[in-house]
Amino acid sequence: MPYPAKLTAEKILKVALELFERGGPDALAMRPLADALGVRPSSFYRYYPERAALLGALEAHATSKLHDAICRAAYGKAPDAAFFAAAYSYLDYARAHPHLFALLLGPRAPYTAEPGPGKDLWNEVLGIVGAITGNSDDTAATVAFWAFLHGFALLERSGQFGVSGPKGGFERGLRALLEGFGVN
Amino acid sequence: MPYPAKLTAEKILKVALELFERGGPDALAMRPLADALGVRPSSFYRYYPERAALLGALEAHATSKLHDAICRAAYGKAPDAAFFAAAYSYLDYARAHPHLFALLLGPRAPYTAEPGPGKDLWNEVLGIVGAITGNSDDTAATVAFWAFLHGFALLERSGQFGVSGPKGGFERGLRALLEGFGVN
DNA sequence: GTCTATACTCTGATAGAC
DNA sequence: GTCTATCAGAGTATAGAC
Repeated sequence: MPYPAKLTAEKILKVALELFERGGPDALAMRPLADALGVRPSSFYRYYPERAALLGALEAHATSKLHDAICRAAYGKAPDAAFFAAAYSYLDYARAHPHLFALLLGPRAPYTAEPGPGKDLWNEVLGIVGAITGNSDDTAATVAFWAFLHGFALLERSGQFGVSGPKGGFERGLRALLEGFGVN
Repeated sequence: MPYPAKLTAEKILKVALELFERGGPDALAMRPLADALGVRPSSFYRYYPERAALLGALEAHATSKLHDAICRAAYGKAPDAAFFAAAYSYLDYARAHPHLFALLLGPRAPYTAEPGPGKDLWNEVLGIVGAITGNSDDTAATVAFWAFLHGFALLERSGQFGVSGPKGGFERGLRALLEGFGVN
C-alpha cells in the first residue's frame, strides 16, 4: 500500500524541528512525534536509527542556519564592522532559537558530522577574525572570539545576571577583544 | 524501628555526587542511587521532593567548590597574576569535573539558590576584574571575562577543535581582554 | 519495502501500609 | 521514616501484515 511512502527523512526532520523549537528536548519525544506524523512510533526507526540521530540532524541544521546568518551579516563589510555584525548575529541566533542553540556545543555525541557544516561555520569566522588580525589562519584568535560569543549567549540565557549587566558586557568584551587582537 | 534514620540529606547528596561525577546526569538515576544507599527509591523523596532538587543541590555544591578554587588561586596575587590564576583555575575545574561544570550555567531551573553561593562567586570575580580596570564594580568587564572563560571551557569540551587550537586560544583571549580592559 | 502491533526494560513519581 | 505496590511515560527491538 505505501506507494509513495508516508514518511521521508526530511518530513520527519521538519516535524521534529517544530516540536523541538517550541518545547526543547523534552518535547521531542517519539510518541508525540509519531502522532504529529500520523504514524506509529516504531516507524521512523527506518530513517533514523535512534533518537540521538534525530538530534544530530537538528544540530547540523542549526549549524547551517547560523552559518547562513553570519555570512549574510558580515557580507561586504569592512573588517571591524564584519566583526561586530558576526557577533551580533551569533547572539541573535542564540536568542531566537534557544533550544537549537543549546545543541551547538554540547558534549560530543555521535551523529555529529565532523567535517560538515561546522567546518564551514568555522572557516567563515576564521576569515572574519583574520581580516582583523592580519593573519588569515589565526586559529587562536578565532577560538577566543568564538568562546566569548558562546559563553555570553549562555550567561544571558542562564538568567543569573540582571538585564543591564549582560548587555553592557557584550559590547565591552567585543571591543576589548578587537583592541587586544590588534595589539598582540 | 528506624532510629536513627538511615538517611540524611547529606548522605544522599554525597552518594549522588559520586554517581554524577562518574557518569553524568544519566548515571544519577533514582534506582541506582537507592541501591547505593541500601534503601528503596521512594525513600528519599522525603529529603528531596524531586530529582531536579537533587541536581540543584549538586549545582550549589559545584558553585561553592569553584568559588573556593578561584579564591585560593587568586589570593594574595597582584592584579594581573590574579586575573590569570582565576582564569586557569576556572578552566581546571571545568576539566576536572566536566559533569558538574555542565550544571553551572544551564537553563534556569528551580532549586537554584539565586542569592546563594553564585553570588559569592560573582563577587569574587568582580573583585579580581575590578583590580584590573580600576572600577571596583565593573559589571560589564566581569561579564565579558566570565563569558570568555565559560565559553572556552565548553569549546574545549565539545572536542570540535584540535589539541593545539584551543590551548593557544585561551592565552590569546586572556591577553586580549587584559589589554582591552586597560585601554577602554 | 513500509508500516503496525506488541512487548520489554527503563525512568521519575505517588499512595498508603507499617 | 521507610516500606510495598503501582503508575504513566520514556526509548527501543522484533515479528509479521500488507
